[in-house]
This record gives sequence, structure tokens and C-alpha cells, in this order.
Amino acid sequence: MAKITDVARKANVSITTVSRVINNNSHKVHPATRERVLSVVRELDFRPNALAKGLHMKKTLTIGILIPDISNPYYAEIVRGIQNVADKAGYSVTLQNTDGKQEGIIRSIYLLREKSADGVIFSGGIITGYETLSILRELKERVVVIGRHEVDFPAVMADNMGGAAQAVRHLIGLGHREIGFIGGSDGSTTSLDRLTGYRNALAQNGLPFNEKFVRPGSWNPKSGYLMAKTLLKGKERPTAIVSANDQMAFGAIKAAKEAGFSVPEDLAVVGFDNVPLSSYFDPPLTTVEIPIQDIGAASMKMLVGLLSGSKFEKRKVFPTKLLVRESTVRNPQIRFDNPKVPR
Amino acid sequence: MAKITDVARKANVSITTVSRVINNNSHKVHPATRERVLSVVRELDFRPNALAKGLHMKKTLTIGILIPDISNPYYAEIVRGIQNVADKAGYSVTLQNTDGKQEGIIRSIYLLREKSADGVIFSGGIITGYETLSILRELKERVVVIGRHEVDFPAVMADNMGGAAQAVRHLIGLGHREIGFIGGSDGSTTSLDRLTGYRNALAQNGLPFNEKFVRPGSWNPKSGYLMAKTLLKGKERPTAIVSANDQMAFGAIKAAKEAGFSVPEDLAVVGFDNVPLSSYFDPPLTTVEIPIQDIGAASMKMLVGLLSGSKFEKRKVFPTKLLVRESTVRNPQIRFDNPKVPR
DNA sequence: TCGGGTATGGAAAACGTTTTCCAGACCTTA
DNA sequence: TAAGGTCTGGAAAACGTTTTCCATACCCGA
Repeated sequence: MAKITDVARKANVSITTVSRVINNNSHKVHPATRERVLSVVRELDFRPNALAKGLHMKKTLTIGILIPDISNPYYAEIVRGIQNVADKAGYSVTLQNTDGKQEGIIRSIYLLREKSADGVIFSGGIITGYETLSILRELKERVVVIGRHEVDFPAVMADNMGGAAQAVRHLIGLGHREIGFIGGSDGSTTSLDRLTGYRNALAQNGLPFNEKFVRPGSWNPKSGYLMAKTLLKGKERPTAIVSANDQMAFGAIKAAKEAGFSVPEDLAVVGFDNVPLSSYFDPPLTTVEIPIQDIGAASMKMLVGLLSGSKFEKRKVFPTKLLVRESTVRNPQIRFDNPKVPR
Repeated sequence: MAKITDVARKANVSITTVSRVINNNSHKVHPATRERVLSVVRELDFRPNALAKGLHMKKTLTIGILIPDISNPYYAEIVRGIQNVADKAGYSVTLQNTDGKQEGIIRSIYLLREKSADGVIFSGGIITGYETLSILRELKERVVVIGRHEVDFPAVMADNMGGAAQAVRHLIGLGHREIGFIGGSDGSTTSLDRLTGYRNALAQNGLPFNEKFVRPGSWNPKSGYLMAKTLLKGKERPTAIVSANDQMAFGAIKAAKEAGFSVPEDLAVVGFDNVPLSSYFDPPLTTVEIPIQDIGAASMKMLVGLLSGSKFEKRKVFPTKLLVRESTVRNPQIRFDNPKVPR
């Protein structure tokens, strides 16, 4: 690959001049010279080596994303949102799988530091333990977190408590009194907050919190399926279930059907996230929509602000929105979204 | 951040010695000295700067992945498979969105070249046009492609033709004669091959190819939904549909239900890929499974082989497997998988 | 005591850029 | 014509490593 010295030699100038031309430096260079250099650059297809450039400038235009698992559609959407903004801002993105484990987080951060990543976006899993916290702090002024965390980094999050409460209120409004909850068991603030929202809404409506109706899931369809099965088999069973994400809700619906319950008549189910497939499910899933891509995008915008030293808000909370579909009500569009539908 | 000179000064040695110690160089260094250096390394939490290292060694332990869109679960699984292998082999991964467009591909490759990525894995979209081909060729010996492409790079792929044929034969075996097909319209070899497999199987079974029963989709649920609608509305309609991926199959099933057809009784549907959710759908989706993560993993293994100069097979085709579920047959497990089930 | 090997460590070049001086040529003005 | 400014360009340092030589000290056998 051509390097700057090749260009300089061929154009009969010094590397200084070449550098000035390709970087549009304010230092003046004669138009004729500039043209000569540019034509050689084109001819040799020269691109400055980013390693050398980054080494000198202490800036790589690269950021790292720390997520537990890209095959979870939630994180895939987050990443997509981040990339959309990153591309425009000229940043490349390197992906780090943490599996949600501290060890993975630590390894990833060290790696990003070695590679001189300009910044880091952290999403999923929990930040805990002295080591994690201390090496993360070392990156101060370069980290944005997604979700609520016990750290003082700039953060983007959804209103998880509010969203869960919305879901519960919707069910109560439909007459449900026994409402189950399938949550996360990873100790993340996300699962915590959604559970809290559920409890709050129950309390505010004078309904008791019944521990028997709460199950710990692990965010995937299978665990939703298994947890719903145990919720439904007893004599005393909930008539509705709020699931902490859509994937588990899909599993729960499958379990309900297998147990002979029809949804929503015998069991209403509400999901969380509004992943792309949720409206195609049968029945279409009532869910608490959170603007996943927007959250990703906002986190990247925040990081760009952070890195460029410009002003920006250090905390952004996105509201959630309950999308009522048929997993809780038949013909919801008639009752809610579209009053003009013939009746 | 501590650098090698800091360590050297504090340990009273030259940077040469420090470098030797941290890289376990074969050049001998006195055990006492080594210990002294290592303790300073720990104390200062020194990690060698990867930019400087990469600049000198012409090796960055970084590879790039080119995909159209990470929010498509198929690509998410591919990436996951790649990462699993990359992590073990010590490689970092940078993600490039191409949107399936040549312009995006070109931009991405230039970027990876600038950043001195050691290699590239290309998946999705088509390689076409002189420019793309020529810059890709420049990276020769560093590229692995996923899918069949008109280039001579090492490649990993699934048996798309065979898989589509399997699906069609299954439907014919169930008595279907009018079988529709919803394919891709992006000109990719994947959509081409799946269509070809469909046609071949029809021909081999003496069934006519009916252009009216073929629709171009764009891989997402919505297009499956729309295309199925047009397939089903005429008087002359297929009794079964093969969809070129699961996402479109989901959409097709929704369309069928809305049109008043029950699946599989009135319309049988077969998908392709076996994405994680397909067994949770209602009805559970009969689909041609392809081992997506394995394909990703194999491509990375191939790339590692390529980069390390060791021997490896330059072409790997994964077989597909038809998973019969209820979108084509009621109680398939009784008829196929598990004859011991009480009847 | 000498010759030659081994053990250990360092100096300096090289990787490919950007940027800070510095310098010469030319022009303008008095 | 001299003084000073404006254009234009280059030399060299710096970024943080690895690696190739080279150098010294020590030891061993003869």
C-alpha cells in the first residue's frame, strides 16, 4: 500500500506538503502544487494509515460497544441505532461481547484501552465490583451508559418503572385482579425497575402484591415459556401476565396455548420492548414500546458530545408507550387506535 | 496512561528489556530483572499501546465484518458465531453496515484498509461492479465471504438449493400441487439459489412452474405479509407457500389468518433459516434450518487459517435440515420425530 | 592468563503519520 | 534600495512500540 513518502517522492514535494494537502491544513500550499499532489494521491490510491495517524493524534475515531449478546434483538437494535449516528459522525464501531459477566466487561475495557478507542458505550449487565468500577472510572469522560446504573456517567434510559406501571394499569382497567409478572433474574436495574413499576401500580390500585405470581426469567423465549407454565399450573393462577420483555412474552403465550388457555380470553399477556416481530405474533402482542434504536442513537450522540467537548445533556430518559394489541383485548384498534373503523 | 518508558525508568532497565519481558521474548532476561519489571508493570497497570504495536508489526488483531443490517436476526447470529471464534483467537471485531449497497461496501473496505484490519468477512448483499471487485481483490488473502459469490475468495455457505428443494418435496409429499414462493428481490445468490431449488424440485416431480405463484419479497415480515396477501387473493391460489426466510414466513402466516385461512389446514407455510423465534410462533414454523452461528464461526476459523498461513479448506458448504413443525402438519412430532408418543 | 563462549542488557532504527519551527523567495512600500 | 511582510515549502521531532545489532561481564577450560 502506498504511503505518504511514495506520494511525496512522486509529486516532488516533502511529506509535509502532502500531509497539508490531504488534511486541508490552513497552512497555504500553492494551487498548482496541491493539484499535483492530489493527482498522485488518486493515482496511487493513497489513504493515510490510521494507526500512524491515531498514534500521533491520540484520537482514533473508533468507539467500543459493550453488550451481553448481539443475538438478542434488543441489543441488535441498540447497536443499529448507535451505528447510524456513528457512521454519520465518522466513527467506527467495535463490538464487545461481555456475556453480562464482570470478567468479560473487564477484559473488554482493557482491550479498548489498549486499542485507544476514543469512547465506550455500555449497555446491559451490571457494573459492580471494585475492579470494574475503577477501570471504568479511568475512562472517565469517555463513557456513556445505557440504562440506570449506580455510577455518575452520562446515561440514556427508558422509563422502565413508568412503562411497567402502564402495563399493569391497562390490565387492571380491563378488570384483571390477579396479575403475574415474569421478570429478569440478572439483578440488572432494568429488571429491578420493571418489577418496581409493577408493584407500584398494584399498590396504587389497592391490589395486594402476591409473591406467588412473580417469576424470575432470563429474557429469552424459553424461560418465558417455562415460567409461565409454573404460573399457570396451580389452582390459584393469574388471569394476566406482564413480561419484562417481548421474548419471554412469546414463550408465555406458547405455554398458555399448550395449557389450553386462549389468549386474551383466558389469559392476557403484555410484553415489553416492542421488538419488530411483536405485531406479527398471534395474537399480536400488547407491549410497552420503548424506542430502542432511538436510545442507541441518543447514546452515541451523547458520546460524540462528550468527546468533542461540546455541551450536552448528561441524562436522557425516554418515555414508554403502551401499544394495545390483541394479546390483551380483542379488536383493540376499534376501541383505541382507530375510532373511524366501521362498527 | 503508563507507557513503556515509564516502566523502564521505574524498573531501571531499558525499554528493550521491558518489551522482552511482556512479550515473553526468547531473548533471555535475568529472572530477578524480569520480576522487577513485572512488578512495575502491575503497579502502573501498563498495557502496550496497540496502535504503536500494530504500526510496527503490521498486524492489529482486528477484523472487519461487512453486513447489510445488524437488526436482521440472521446477521446477528452470523456475527455472534464470528465473535465466539474471534474472542478465542484474540481478534477484535469491527462492524460495518453496508445497507447492501455497493457504495456502503466500498466505503467500508476503504475504512478497514485505513485502519489496517487484518482481514474481512463479507456477508450479505452482492459483490458487483468494477470498483468493489478491484478494491476487494487488493485485500486478497485477507477476505472470506459467506454465501456463494462470483469471486474466488474462500467461502462458507449453506446448501440453499438443496434446502429449498427439501421444503418443496416435503410439501409435495403432503399432497400439495400448487406451491407458491416468496423470495428475495435483491439479486443475491441466496435468493437466486433458493428459487432455483424450488424450481428444480417442482420439475423433478413433474409439476409445472407457475410464475403467478412467485413473489419478490425483501426479507422482512412486512414484505412477507404483503406478498402473501397478493398470492392469496386471486381465485387461483397456492395451497402452500415456501418463503425464502422465516421473517417473511411470519408475515405470510399473518396474512393467511387475516384472509380467513387456517394454517396448515388451508395453507401450509415453510420458512427458511430457523431463527430462534420460529418454534415459538403459532403455529410453530416448519422451516429449513441452516446452522447460522456455525456458518459464522466457520468463516472466522477460515479467516484465522488464512491469516496465519496454515492450511485450511477454502470452501465449506453446510447442509440444511428440514424441521417439520405445525405450519405444515398437525402433530408433526407424532408423525416424524417421536413415534413413542402415546396415540 | 588467555581465548572464546554464554548470559544479560542497551542503543538505535523503523513503523507512517502530524505538526512545529524555520527558511528562502518574492512582493510591497517608503 | 532597504525593510518588512506574505507565500510557500521543508527538516525534524514526536507518537509508543518491536527488533536488530552490538557491548559488556562473567565463566570455563586449557
